[in-house]
Amino acid sequence: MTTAGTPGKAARRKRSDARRNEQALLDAAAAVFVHAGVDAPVRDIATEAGVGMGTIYRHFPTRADLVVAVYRHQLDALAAAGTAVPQAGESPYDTLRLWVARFADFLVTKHGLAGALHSDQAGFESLHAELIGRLLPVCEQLLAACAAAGQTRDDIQPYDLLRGIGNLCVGAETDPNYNARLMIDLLLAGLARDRSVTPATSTE
Amino acid sequence: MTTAGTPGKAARRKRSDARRNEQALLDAAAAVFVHAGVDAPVRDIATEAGVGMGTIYRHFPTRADLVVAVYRHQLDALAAAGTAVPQAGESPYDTLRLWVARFADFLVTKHGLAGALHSDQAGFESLHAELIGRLLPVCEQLLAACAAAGQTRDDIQPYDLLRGIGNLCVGAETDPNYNARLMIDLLLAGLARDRSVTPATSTE
Amino acid sequence: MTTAGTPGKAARRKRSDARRNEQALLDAAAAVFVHAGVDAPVRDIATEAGVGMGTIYRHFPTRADLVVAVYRHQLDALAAAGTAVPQAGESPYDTLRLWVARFADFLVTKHGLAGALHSDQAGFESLHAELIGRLLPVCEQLLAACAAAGQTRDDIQPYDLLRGIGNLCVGAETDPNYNARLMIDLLLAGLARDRSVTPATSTE
Amino acid sequence: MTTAGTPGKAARRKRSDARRNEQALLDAAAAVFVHAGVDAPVRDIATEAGVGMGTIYRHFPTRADLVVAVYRHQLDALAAAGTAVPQAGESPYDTLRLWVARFADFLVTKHGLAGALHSDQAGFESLHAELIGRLLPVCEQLLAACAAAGQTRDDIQPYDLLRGIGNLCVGAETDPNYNARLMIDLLLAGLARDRSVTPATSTE
DNA sequence: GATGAATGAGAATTCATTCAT
DNA sequence: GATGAATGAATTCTCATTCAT
Repeated sequence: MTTAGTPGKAARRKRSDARRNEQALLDAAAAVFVHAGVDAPVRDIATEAGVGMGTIYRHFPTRADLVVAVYRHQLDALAAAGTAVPQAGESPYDTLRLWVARFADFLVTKHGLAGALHSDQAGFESLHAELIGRLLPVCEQLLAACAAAGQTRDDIQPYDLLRGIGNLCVGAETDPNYNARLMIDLLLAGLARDRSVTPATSTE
Repeated sequence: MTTAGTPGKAARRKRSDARRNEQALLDAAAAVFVHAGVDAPVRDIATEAGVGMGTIYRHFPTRADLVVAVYRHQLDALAAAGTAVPQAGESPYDTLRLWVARFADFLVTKHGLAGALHSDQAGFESLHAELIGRLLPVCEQLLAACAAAGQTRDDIQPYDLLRGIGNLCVGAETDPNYNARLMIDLLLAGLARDRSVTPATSTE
Repeated sequence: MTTAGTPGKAARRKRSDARRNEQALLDAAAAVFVHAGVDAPVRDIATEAGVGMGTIYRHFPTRADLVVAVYRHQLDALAAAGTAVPQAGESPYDTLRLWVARFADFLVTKHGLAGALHSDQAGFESLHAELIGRLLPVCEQLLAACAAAGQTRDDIQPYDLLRGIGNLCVGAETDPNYNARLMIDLLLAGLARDRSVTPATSTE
Repeated sequence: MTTAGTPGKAARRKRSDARRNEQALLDAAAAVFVHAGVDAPVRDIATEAGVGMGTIYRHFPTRADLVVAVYRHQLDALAAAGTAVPQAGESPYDTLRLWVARFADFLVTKHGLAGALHSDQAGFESLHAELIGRLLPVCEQLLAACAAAGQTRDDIQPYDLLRGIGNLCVGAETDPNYNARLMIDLLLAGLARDRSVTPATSTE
């Protein structure tokens, strides 16, 4: 299947081919992750993408690389959302709440991501690191603003908050009896200095 | 450990041997669970206990049986603690807080238990069920008392609370940067109707 | 449970105890063989008999010993039946047919016996040998009488016949679509020198 | 066996490699089946073929798939032989006899096939089904022709005959004292309506 | 003698990862 | 670069058999 006769054209096309392939891979992986979780068999992903397994390994040497890549776009969007200029009349606490809700949405809709993130299975550290690296600064900034405005306690580490929220999302999609968002509301309410700032919580 | 000096009791020895072995198994399993999580290879547990693999299967036909057995004592104690008569001058909310702290201690000291509990891996349902079956009534009662005393919101499901607390414990032992107990404090604070009831939180 | 105080009585009783035990074992094994075939787990037989597994091994060092023992009585009866004085007016061929029918009954009613007999699984040789040792002389005699009377071919080895009949019984109990006795009829009809001797065959 | 001299065909090589491997697997399986029966350990077959165990599972997801594959060619040939136009001057009974002889050859040369076929071990149903599915129609047709020509009894089920013949082959290869073909002759002779049609039987 | 707990070899099966083509 | 066949370690589970009590 190697078109050995036209090396010039083939060489130039390779670049875009590879890129297209990579995107197909990401899409396929995302799709499989939904059904089978982030630790789905590599072969399944390859099959879904219609490529060989070797191709996956070429593009993503470790599974974590793939997972990270799959979610990088959304991670970027999430980070951007946290640093955007808040709506007029939005308090820092409101902003924090809104961002946390987005964060929770992100985790909950990725079947098994929250779990994988917090498992100590080898290969997920870099995923964890990536996620923290991207989101911690955002969380920190939002939290600092709240504290500066006197709306929240000022003795909470952003990392704790991020991880706590993340943890609360574990099983949110799987267990129909568990209302993760309500628990997040509780956590955020507990974070507030003044009870009056917390709105009526969603009871789903 | 062989009590070679008392041959007279030989007749009753076999039974006790088996029992001792079972205990050794439980201890070994607990130990291995710390290193490798509750889904450690059966063989590792057998090796740690110094017995053959068949012995494990004899005592605990399924892995869940083993895990449940490992933690049943502590589960019993936990359930009992929640129904004990509170100290004089202890408010319902105080009682809830104390019990939750014990619950958290239980989960946190059992490496991987919290994670396994919330994974959807086959074979852990019964563990999950056992834990819920034992603790949910307790949690429900404590929560009802708090709500009746007007100290907490009355629209929170005991299951959500139990699961939320459980989730917050995930990774508490592994990740030195994560202060699960502080997050639990936040959650409980958010649960309180009146900020004044919440004591100064432990900062670990 | 050892009645250490009365050694004299115990010693005398042992003999009959052991014998009774052996019979219980045989009965239990026979019962289990019906459900689970002759290669049922040893433990199942022990449980059925209400004894420990060690007891089985004491009485029957190999599984074949047990199987042989289980069927020895019936084997004896079968051998005896073949050498009994025939009914008045019964031709040698009739006698052969009747005996073969008994033989088939024996095999067919012992779930899996026919199969085990002809498998080359280690441990069944002695069973095979026992069966052949007991039945071959009988078969030989019956066959010789037939041949002498000119009712059957005289070039057939008793062993072939015995084994052929045995083989035809494989699966007779399991497979409802297979009519082993009809095939045996065919085989015996083929053995006859004169078609007129063969009666109308049973179509079950 | 590496055709190192023809690099030009390298592009098409992979496919053929796999095919060659599959053939090696079939050969190896056939060889192992001879020694150890069709339920030989998977690993043994892999070792014999000089491949990893995974390779077997790739090609043949279940053991039955492998067994069926091993014998499909011969099964096909057998089925074809039964439906071929008979030689001139060959009576229907002759044709049946010839085909049965081929069938017996097939079973006898595949050590353990006959046994496995008639065992009720799980996983052999599909093998049994395959064989019956292929051969029953052929047998039925041959038998009907014989009956129509008045050469054989017309009250025999093809399935009984097929199974009976198959059973008679059990152990034919293993037991040097057992002359399965002679017993088959007897069975077929018994099937015949008229003794005169049966030729002098082979005494091996 | 009896017991049944313990043993551990053996078999099946799954997948991450490599590498010849 | 892509492919997917091959690999084989890892894991689970089952019993026949032994042996301390």
